[in-house]
Amino acid sequence: MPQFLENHANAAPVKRERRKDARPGELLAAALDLFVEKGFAGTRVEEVALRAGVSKGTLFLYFSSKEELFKAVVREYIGTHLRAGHEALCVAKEPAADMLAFCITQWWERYGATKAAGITKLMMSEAANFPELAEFYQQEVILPGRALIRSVLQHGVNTSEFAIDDIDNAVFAVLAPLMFLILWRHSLGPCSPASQQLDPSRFLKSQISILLRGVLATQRHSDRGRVTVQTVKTYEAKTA
Amino acid sequence: MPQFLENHANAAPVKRERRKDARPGELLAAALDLFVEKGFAGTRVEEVALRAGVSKGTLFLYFSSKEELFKAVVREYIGTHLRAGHEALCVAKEPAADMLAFCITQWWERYGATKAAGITKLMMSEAANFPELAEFYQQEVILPGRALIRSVLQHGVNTSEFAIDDIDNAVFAVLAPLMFLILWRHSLGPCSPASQQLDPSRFLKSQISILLRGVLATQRHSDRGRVTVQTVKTYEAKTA
Amino acid sequence: MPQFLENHANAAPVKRERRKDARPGELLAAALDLFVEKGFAGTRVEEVALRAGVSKGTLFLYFSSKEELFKAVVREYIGTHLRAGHEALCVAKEPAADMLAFCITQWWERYGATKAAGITKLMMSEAANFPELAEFYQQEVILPGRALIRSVLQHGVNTSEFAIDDIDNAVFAVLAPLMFLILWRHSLGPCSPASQQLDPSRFLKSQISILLRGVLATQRHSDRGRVTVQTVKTYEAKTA
Amino acid sequence: MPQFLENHANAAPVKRERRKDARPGELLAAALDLFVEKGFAGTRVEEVALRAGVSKGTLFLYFSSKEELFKAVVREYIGTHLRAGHEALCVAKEPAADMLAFCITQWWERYGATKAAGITKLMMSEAANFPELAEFYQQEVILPGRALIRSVLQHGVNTSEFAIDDIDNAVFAVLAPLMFLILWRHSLGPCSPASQQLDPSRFLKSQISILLRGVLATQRHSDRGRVTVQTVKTYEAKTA
DNA sequence: GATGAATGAGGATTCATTCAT
DNA sequence: CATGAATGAATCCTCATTCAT
Repeated sequence: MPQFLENHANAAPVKRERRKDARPGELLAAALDLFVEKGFAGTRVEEVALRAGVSKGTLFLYFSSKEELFKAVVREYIGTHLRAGHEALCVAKEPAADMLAFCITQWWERYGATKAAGITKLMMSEAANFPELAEFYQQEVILPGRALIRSVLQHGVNTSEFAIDDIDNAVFAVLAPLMFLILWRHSLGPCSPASQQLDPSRFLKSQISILLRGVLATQRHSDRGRVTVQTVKTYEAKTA
Repeated sequence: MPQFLENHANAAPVKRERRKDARPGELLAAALDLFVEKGFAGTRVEEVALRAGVSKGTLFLYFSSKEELFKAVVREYIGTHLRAGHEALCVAKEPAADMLAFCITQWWERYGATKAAGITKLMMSEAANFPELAEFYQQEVILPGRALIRSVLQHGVNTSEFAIDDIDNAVFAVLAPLMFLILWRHSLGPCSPASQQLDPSRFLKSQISILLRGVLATQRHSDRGRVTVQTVKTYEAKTA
Repeated sequence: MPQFLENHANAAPVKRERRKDARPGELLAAALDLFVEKGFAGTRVEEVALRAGVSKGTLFLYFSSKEELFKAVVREYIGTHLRAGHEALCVAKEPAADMLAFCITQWWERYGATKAAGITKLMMSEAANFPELAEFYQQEVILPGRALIRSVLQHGVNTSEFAIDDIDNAVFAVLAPLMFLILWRHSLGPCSPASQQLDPSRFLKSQISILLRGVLATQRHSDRGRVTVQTVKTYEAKTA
Repeated sequence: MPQFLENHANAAPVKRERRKDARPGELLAAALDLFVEKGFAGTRVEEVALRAGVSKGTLFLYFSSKEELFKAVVREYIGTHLRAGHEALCVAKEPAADMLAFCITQWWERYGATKAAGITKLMMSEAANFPELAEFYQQEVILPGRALIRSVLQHGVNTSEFAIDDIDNAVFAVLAPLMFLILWRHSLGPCSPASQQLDPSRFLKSQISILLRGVLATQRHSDRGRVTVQTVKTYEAKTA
């Protein structure tokens, strides 16, 4: 008789050994949710434990303090982020516009739409209280992200596909809508009436559209025959 | 009778209450700083009192609880926000591109660069813990802001200056960089090395440039003779 | 009307200012009792607070942690000890036997019979858990005490009043009964039936008598005409 | 039937239970060390188990609670003490001075220098928390010990070897240095620099010397020809 | 028996709030 | 009004004890 059927005989109580391996992950997931929702100080460890289905004491078997739990959450989900990011990095190269759009949509699917995205909001809220973590986050997430986007933009500029004056700041034209979407969904979004919810795919489509029209240098035809954009010159606003 | 005259009716005791009236303002300012930096739960009322130069007990003479203090902070600085926003609203109308750029720079000067901008970060962090405040913020700030931007964009579309597919989402192409700038300056920014700081004016200039190229329908000359942008068609990204 | 009568008028609520100065002392006294009785780990801070007539939180206004409270107790009562010790040190010099007896009785009256003596038991019990304090206690109390006694013994030897082979160890012949008396009174004594209680004055008289006969070199007459002791040679026991 | 034979009656299963019977011994030894070092409350049962090489759960198979473990430790090592004490009691009788010295050195070798001596420190520290144990300790250890020493002193007095005014308190002149040595070695000693360590054999030699000079009535020659002590009269200190 | 994961009562510590001065 | 000492509910964390494996 196959082994996996034997387990079914007395299935009800999940095996302890199995549980022990799963605990940290369950606790981290619960902690992420609550930290994102209520902030570090506003979250009670017991709540985290209960949400993970264990008692207060059990949490401390795996994380020596609330602060360590917090750090572990950030590290764990930053790990997820980075892996996803690096995978996305290694794909489709041409043309730059497609690549940029691809990066954005991939980023959304692999990070923005996942639980891990809560880390972004978390860092925004708690940076001042955890400066070491904030620095860590900068080094491990922000800088690589900025570099990745910058390389795509630079690539477009090199191939004359993009016309960008200030690439360093242009990077934020890509990042800002992505951050905005995440922050919205993790803060004001859940408090908004249905009529004001953001539809992520429409939102991203719109942002990609405006963004690309904003950086493309000239009209061109994509490899699939879709007409794109032609930009002539930089606009300089008349500001006060 | 003009509204601003009504205040004169009971002007006499103003001098007497000045001292008393000044206290709440100092407390609110101190509270704003600390709430923004450390979050609601992470801020101690004693710290607020100390920063405002009064004792802990005095704070409770003016605000019946920490939560009431928090609400007062939000309402106070939302007031500032709204007044600034509405004033900006009532000016320069043509052309739409200039108006948009003007709105953005005004918004920065009158709100983004002020202490009041901390409220934005605060609401992002605390929305889940103060749903009624979040709703209030949405109603009083977000919706009017979106409506204002939308009206500018719509205006541009109406005059054929702008070509925008999805105006509702395009609004966020304006909002996102502004939010990003505020959040950066109130969270990760202070934790970053000097080399990675954002220069607000360059940042905004870059965002305005890309944004306008992204929404303008066609090349045009601004009233001051600067050449701007010509966009031909909407780009549709080749995504998975 | 004398001032102390005025206080009687509205006596019930003791003045707060007065209280604040008294608090630390009251807390230290309560803490000494309980730490001596139950040990550091076995004592609850709330118990200390209650015995001092305040609430849990008040204790932490004066001592930042249980451990700091403990250290403060030791330092406070070591201070008492040292002051008493130094005063005793500066008196009656001759003859050495009188001086030794005087030191012992003074030590008892000024230290052994006071609350401060609990520190001795405390250090015996907690030395391993507070090595820094133990070292502090050694440096500040034990070493000076040993030096003091040693100087008295040496004085007696110099004047040929005492005959002592091993002065360094002889010091403990003075210390041991004193320690014993303290430890007895703070540990087993309170658990003993009345029939087995030690009478300190008899105990000390007996110890002084045996001790002096044990160290005196030769018969002599004290200045008050009491006959004393004559010792001829050192006894060397036949041990296995 | 001699008592020691009774154990043979059910000797057969001994081998089988040896393993099982060994465990409690290892646990008791580990527990003694830790209780002595850190006190009852300061010792964690898990630490005891680890030091004994078993798991936390196993400890509770043998001792139903931490408190029972503590009592078992005291009883176990008091047993050791008593056996050693009674054996020492039954030997060498003359002269009283030799017997006293013999008792002291035997006591040191058979008890003071062994792990069991930790019990003495333990009882000093924990008497107030375990009154029933303290009473047990008094009945089983202190009283017999005092009686033993008293009988030796009385014997010396009866033979005119000793001149002692207050025999009951004189007993403590014997006990005090012994207690002192044990307490020193189990508390402050381990925290002291090498330069201040006590050398037990020198310490005891010195104490015995002073003690015997302190109680002997007159000069005499020991059976090995060593000259000893002559005391003429009781010293009465001039105290305040 | 032995294990060690899990529990939860208990104790240290914090901090919003009160109130006598 | 202003103060800051005092309070105690709330929270983090520990550790004796249990129990499924």
